[in-house]
Amino acid sequence: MTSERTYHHGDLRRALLTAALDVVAADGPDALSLRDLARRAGVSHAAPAHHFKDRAGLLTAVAAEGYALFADTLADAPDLRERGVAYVRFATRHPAHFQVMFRPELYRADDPALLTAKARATETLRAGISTLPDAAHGEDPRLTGVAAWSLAHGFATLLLTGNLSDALEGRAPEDAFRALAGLVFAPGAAEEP
Amino acid sequence: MTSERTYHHGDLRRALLTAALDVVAADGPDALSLRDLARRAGVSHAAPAHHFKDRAGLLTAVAAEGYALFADTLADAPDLRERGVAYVRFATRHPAHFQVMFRPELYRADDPALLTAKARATETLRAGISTLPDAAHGEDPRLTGVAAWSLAHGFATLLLTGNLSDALEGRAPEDAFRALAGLVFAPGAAEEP
DNA sequence: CGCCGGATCTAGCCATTGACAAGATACCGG
DNA sequence: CCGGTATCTTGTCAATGGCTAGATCCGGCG
Repeated sequence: MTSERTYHHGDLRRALLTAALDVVAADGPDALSLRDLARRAGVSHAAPAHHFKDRAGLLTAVAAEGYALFADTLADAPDLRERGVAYVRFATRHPAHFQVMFRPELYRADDPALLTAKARATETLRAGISTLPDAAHGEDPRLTGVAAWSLAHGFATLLLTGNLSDALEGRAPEDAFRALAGLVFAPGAAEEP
Repeated sequence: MTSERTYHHGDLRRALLTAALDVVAADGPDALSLRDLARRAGVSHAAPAHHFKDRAGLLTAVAAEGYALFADTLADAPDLRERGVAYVRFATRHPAHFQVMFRPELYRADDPALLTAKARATETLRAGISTLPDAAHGEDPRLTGVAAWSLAHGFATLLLTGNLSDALEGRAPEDAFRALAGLVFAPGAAEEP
């Protein structure tokens, strides 16, 4: 057991982060209260400050962890389409990370650790474009990148905000996105039997 | 002048809404404080409660107004592509409305007025799909709709979170999206001279 | 004209929160 | 064994949302 009841918690930082992820996944980042996290961890209301300085500090840590996880996840996908599917899957499996990552006003976007993780994720995303057959590149590959990113991000966002629940009709989001991506990026060619 | 300094404000409701839009556009919905709005309007800290009940009530009004405006804007666009452009334009011109609309945890999503406005917007969006040439419909037109929606929504969202600033290189967002949409939905055919 | 009821706004209060400061306690290296 | 530092606690303050009770204004009706 990691928390017996000593003066020192053992791994308060991790405990607070985990509790924060729970809260955010359940009720969104706005519902997150440092004092509530402290209560959950069984420490005093000022204990979190020592590890994260303030609310923004905690959320910076969440975002940084999210970007790192994100980069790992994306790197595992073979081609652009599966990378999009991984994007959507990440959003559904790690909704707390995802939500915080894309609300920069919540954290310190200039944090070094966060910037490194984010750069890695961005690079992975960019690399995915090159897996497209040359014909599918527009004149401007950068624009193609933005298109792919927008498609995946929009789908994930709409999904998390509950705007797709009726359109999907119980279908697994990832499968729906796979079909949708094929529809858009490889018209009439990439449908699997 | 609409506010001379009487006991009754004249149009406090509108004044509060307008002030709220300013704050949200500048610093996001989290920065919004009922007491601050009251101060801006020169009324007591409890005055807003009479018009909006509570914070969620005020944001419900913002979202409802947003969906109504949104439906009007989308209806003016001739085809699907321009409807997407209008989607992006709406996000840039009415960032406060847009942000609130797509954060349902901030307001009462079952509000009748809001539901009507939202239904109208959704219907307008759905109708846009039928302007596509038949060939572009996938087997499942509903999936095509989700694809179009995701593309526009993702682009708008990434834009507002500052994630596209470098990829666009000073280009006007609407133009960038127009090019991008042509690239995706009418491959090689719809490029304008 | 007078007055009454409802709409609008004010004043006061309480619990909760984030942030800060000062002090207590536990752990670690020498 | 001892001093220093990291970790945690206690106490405090201003700001906020939300509630209740009361003041003020407006319009209609006798």
